Amino acid sequence: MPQHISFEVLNMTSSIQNRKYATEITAANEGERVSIAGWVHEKRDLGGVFFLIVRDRSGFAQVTLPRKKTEKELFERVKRVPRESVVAIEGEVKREQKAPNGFEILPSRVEVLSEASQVLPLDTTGKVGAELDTKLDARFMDLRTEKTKHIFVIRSRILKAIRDFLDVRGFIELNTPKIVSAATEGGTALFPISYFEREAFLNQSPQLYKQMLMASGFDRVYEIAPIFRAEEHDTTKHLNEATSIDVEVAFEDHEYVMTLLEELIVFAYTNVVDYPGLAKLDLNLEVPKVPFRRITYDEAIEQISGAGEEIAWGEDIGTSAEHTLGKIIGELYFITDWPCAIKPFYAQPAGEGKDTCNAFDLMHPRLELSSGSQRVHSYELLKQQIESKGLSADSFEFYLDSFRYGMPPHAGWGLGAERLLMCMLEIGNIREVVLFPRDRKRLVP
RNA sequence: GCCCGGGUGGUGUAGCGGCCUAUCAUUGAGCCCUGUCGAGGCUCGGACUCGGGUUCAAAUCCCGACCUGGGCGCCA
Repeated sequence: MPQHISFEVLNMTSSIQNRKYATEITAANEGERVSIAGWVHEKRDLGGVFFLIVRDRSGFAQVTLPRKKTEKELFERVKRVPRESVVAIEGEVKREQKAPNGFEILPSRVEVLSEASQVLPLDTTGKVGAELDTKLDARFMDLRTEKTKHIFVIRSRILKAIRDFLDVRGFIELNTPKIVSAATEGGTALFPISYFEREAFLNQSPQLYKQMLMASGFDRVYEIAPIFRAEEHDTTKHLNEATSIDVEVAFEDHEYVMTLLEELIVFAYTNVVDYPGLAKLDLNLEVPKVPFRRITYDEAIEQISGAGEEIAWGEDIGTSAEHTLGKIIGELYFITDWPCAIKPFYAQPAGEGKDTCNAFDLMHPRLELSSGSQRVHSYELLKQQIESKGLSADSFEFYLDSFRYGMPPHAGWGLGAERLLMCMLEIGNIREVVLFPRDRKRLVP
């Protein structure tokens, strides 16, 4: 128990602030005086020599204390630092073939910035596994493990790649409201919230808003933001809070946005394959080639039926049919020309005498990654389609209004960020790729 | 919501009516050891989700609750 609370932490020495990351140090720094700071990953006491493996964001550094050459007090103190405590080390770099990275640090000063309680909620070295539930309960510590850390670095790389990709193509990133007034299109359940004296909802999709922006003159927009769905499904691919990557483009059709989407996916993969940490994830990542295969809904039904699974024209493709088809195709593909009946009201019908629309889904063999379409831009048709789906045009007035004063033709899609990440990294459960996932049961942490 | 699994020390597991005073690994406490790299050797500590039932006897079988993994449904 501490006798008093000190302000030590505010007086961090400049050596800590000027510290190096573990991987910035090499044997070439021999003789230099360096500072590092991080977590006590492992301790190895061999009697006459003591090794402290310090982990930071970049990797590991070995701190070596030979008993006879180390001041007794320092030696004893270091020996007693609990694993996962935060320490700052100052010392001299020594070239050493027997050390993990060809060098070690002979410390002159060891500062314990924060002592870790024992026993730890999970093992950070990877010797003993932990179940997903255990990992999520102690996520802050799970993030100290190599595999989990890399998942989130890769997630960041993917999102940056996507922003870069869209930015150079003239897109503007905008943000639409997450608190909305009314249940939008029926279907998906919404989370009701209390909004002053009224009831409001968390938005399930930026769809209506990004379309309204097409009437603004911003003809190429995107948004990367959370969406909320109150579905009670409990699966490995659903979340109640997810990240949606939404794109909408004016003066273009579904074909254009499909090409944009496949090129964007390839660009994201390209920015992940050269990430060094990928090696820790034990998978063989290959960049897909464009164009992705395109099959029509009709062909999809045929293939699924051919594989012995009964599915009638006009039915949605269920989970098992999706898997059957995924196995047959075996790579990323589009399903195009969907029946109007199973696509939302804003999907543009293909034309006279056809009961299909200009909508598509981007599929990974495991699951759906994205869906999009050319949108209806005619006020009259849109209103008619809303009503024919059994919805009330009145509750869509704010949306429909934007179609009355000059709405260009447009198209777009929404892509699930977590689904892309889990498929790319071959991770079984979508919760693994979310820091603090929200599902039917989990609201904490 | 339906259908299958599973809940055993901090973590990951074995055991599936009596051989259980419950296995193994790892973690923790401690001792030995001058070069570890999943270090090694020894000692100690630590668990059968909860409630009810069957039985001479329950971690083990049955019922219920809770938690949990998966398949499906549902899901713009």
